[in-house]
Amino acid sequence: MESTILTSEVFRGTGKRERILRAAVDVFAQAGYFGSKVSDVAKAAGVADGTIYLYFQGKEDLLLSIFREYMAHYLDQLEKTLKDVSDPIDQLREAIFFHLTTAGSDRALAVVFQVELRQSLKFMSLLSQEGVVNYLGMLKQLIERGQRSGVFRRDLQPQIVANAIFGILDEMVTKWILSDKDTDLDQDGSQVAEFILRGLL
Amino acid sequence: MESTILTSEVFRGTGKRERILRAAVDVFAQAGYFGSKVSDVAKAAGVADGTIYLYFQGKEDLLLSIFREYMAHYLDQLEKTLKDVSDPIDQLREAIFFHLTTAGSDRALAVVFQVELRQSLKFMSLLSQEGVVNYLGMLKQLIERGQRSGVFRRDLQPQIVANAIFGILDEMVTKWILSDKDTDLDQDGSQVAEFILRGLL
Amino acid sequence: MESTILTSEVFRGTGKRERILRAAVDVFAQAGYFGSKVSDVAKAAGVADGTIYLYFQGKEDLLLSIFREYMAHYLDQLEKTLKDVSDPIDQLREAIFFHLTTAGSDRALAVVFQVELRQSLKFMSLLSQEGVVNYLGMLKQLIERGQRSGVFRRDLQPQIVANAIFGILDEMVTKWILSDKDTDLDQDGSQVAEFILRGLL
Amino acid sequence: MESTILTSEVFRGTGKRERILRAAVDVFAQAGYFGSKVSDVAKAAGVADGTIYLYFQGKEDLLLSIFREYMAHYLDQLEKTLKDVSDPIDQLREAIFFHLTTAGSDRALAVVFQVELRQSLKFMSLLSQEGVVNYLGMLKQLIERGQRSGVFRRDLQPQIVANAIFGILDEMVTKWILSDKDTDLDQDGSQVAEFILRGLL
DNA sequence: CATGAATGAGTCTTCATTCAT
DNA sequence: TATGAATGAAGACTCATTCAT
Repeated sequence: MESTILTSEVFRGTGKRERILRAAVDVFAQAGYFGSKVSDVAKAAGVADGTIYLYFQGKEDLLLSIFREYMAHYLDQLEKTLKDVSDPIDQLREAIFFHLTTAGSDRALAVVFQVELRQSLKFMSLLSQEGVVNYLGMLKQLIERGQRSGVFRRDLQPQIVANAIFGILDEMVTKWILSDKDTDLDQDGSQVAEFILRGLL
Repeated sequence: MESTILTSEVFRGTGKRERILRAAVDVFAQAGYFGSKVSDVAKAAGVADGTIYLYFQGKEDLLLSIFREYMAHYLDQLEKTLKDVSDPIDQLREAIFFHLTTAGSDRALAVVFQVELRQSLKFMSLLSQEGVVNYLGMLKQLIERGQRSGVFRRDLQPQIVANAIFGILDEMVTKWILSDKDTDLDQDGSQVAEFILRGLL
Repeated sequence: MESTILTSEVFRGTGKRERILRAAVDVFAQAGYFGSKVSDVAKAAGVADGTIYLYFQGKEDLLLSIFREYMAHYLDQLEKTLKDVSDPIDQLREAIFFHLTTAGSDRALAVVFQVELRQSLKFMSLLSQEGVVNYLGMLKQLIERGQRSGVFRRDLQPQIVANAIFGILDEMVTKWILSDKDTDLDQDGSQVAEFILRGLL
Repeated sequence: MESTILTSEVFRGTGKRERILRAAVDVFAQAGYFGSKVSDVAKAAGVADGTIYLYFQGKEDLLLSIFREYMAHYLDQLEKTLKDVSDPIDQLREAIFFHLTTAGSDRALAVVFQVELRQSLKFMSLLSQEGVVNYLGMLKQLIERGQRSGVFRRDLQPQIVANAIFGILDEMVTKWILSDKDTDLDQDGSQVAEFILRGLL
């Protein structure tokens, strides 16, 4: 999810909005949401402080927008990726790798998603309702399809399994972020995929 | 992990320290760490603002102390619980239920652990190093023992599996916190335990 | 002093200047000078923000211009009105009613004159020197004429009486503005005229 | 209304509240309400910025408090003054002189009352309801008493006359404030008293 | 040990004004 | 003339922390 991936696709307009949003990702990842000043974001984006308020409601909206827009893009890409795969097992593998690869390709963005976006109950429930729910929904459907086709065992609730998978991946990304090492997120991926599939088969 | 569990065991001194810490848990859970004022905690604890600084370094130390002291107590209890069990499978089941039950028995504390303690990179890595590492270590050892005794499959790295389990449980608790419903955290627990064990056996 | 009264008479040019000025009256009356944004005035006038600066120096000039131009127009009209009357007593009555009627016919403008134009010492002295002085001068002359002709008592300084009359009328208008009721400003007028004339006869 | 008049009488507590309020009078009179920074008031009062918020809700409350507390004190003093006088004519004279003398003895305070307190409709109506109404009420009663006792003519509504008198005095004070000269407010007073009484007798 | 009045650094946001088009 | 996107200075207010009592 390099910043270059989202250009005219995700953002329209001057490109200034895009620049601000990307700057916010970098600044928030670096100093934390509460540790960042709006003027820091402005400086990083190369615009005046006031300009930010032409594109966003305020500091909070900046964080929210990061989530909404990058999440929408992520789900979009994931959907496309899964379309080309038919076997539920392969699909699950793809989804797992897509999650880890995406996170692994943009550390700053991952930091914002893993850490900064989880500031408060109010905030988290908002996100939980808005975006993650779609992601979990996709995973759930994937599992249901696998169960219907008899590839996955049927005695587990798809929702719970989807949550579990998300929890595993989420934790992995968090771990990776917190480790200074350049651990390869993908490598552990195959192990985890194995572990998850074992539980489902 | 009722607040009554930790009385003289965990805290020494006047009992005032204890009262402050518990008040901090409630206040932080209610309004969020950044949304809470030190004076709010003081008021909830029934002490003067300044008194808090006699027991803690400052606001941040308050949050850190919550983590450290409740975490230590948790690990203590978990260790005792696992001592009476010998079968790795049963041990894992116990550990899973202990995690969920503990969280489920003190919502405010769970909120602080799941949400408020994850404010910033700096903060999280601190925690990651200080406490979770021990928890993950226990899980890892549990799995290693199971692998050595041949009960668990040996082609998965214990560390990764431990992380995965933690991720699943963590996600479950977060989900539970975000849901207003009085869902039973334990119920899903057995499904998840099943799922996890399938992956390991 | 309907807004229609001042059209091409008072303002020249596109008519855009006029529209802006009238919009400023309405907006300032509604939200107060400091509570209004230049962009609000622009929106109300149906022009772009920048356009305002083609006709006025800035926000303050807008307020000042309202005063200057409406005041000039007011004095003009008053003069014409008094020309047709010869008896000082009738003249004073006319002046009183003209003051009250004018204010009563354009509430927004009255608000601006009674409230918004009295923002600061600097501002008020400016006005005091520029326009009110003329108004007071007219009243003073009116009184002097009355004294000279023996209709009014001569032991009162015309200037002070003029000020007093202005004070009474000003206070009445302010009261009227502050009352939500649709009190008739004119009705009290005759009582006040009576009171004033008694003081002078 | 020297600042020394109101010490322990009007303000209780540390005296810090009093200092802040007096500083606010001076600062607002000097630079205008909108032209003054809260920190200016703090500096003038010799306290930290934050201290102001221990005694007042905010900047606006500062202005409101000036009005409320000085007004209450004024009415108090006026009442005492009038108690010793029985003749309505003398009472009115006393009231007039009290008004002018009080204003004349504290220019800064007068500026705040005449200029700064009349910032907006919202503000003025608040004042109108809260304090001036009492003042006008006192004047009205004074006039009613005079009418009942047959000293004042009865064909004028006391309320309107009270307003008129207030208007005259208010205008005089404003004029005085706007003139840099050291005009004697009292001197014009006798003329005005004469004018007013003529209207009433 | 305890208090709580006092401090003052820190920041989001607004909005009058400009100027390239 | 007209536009409106962009600017950036300015300030009220909060709140963690201190310290005299």
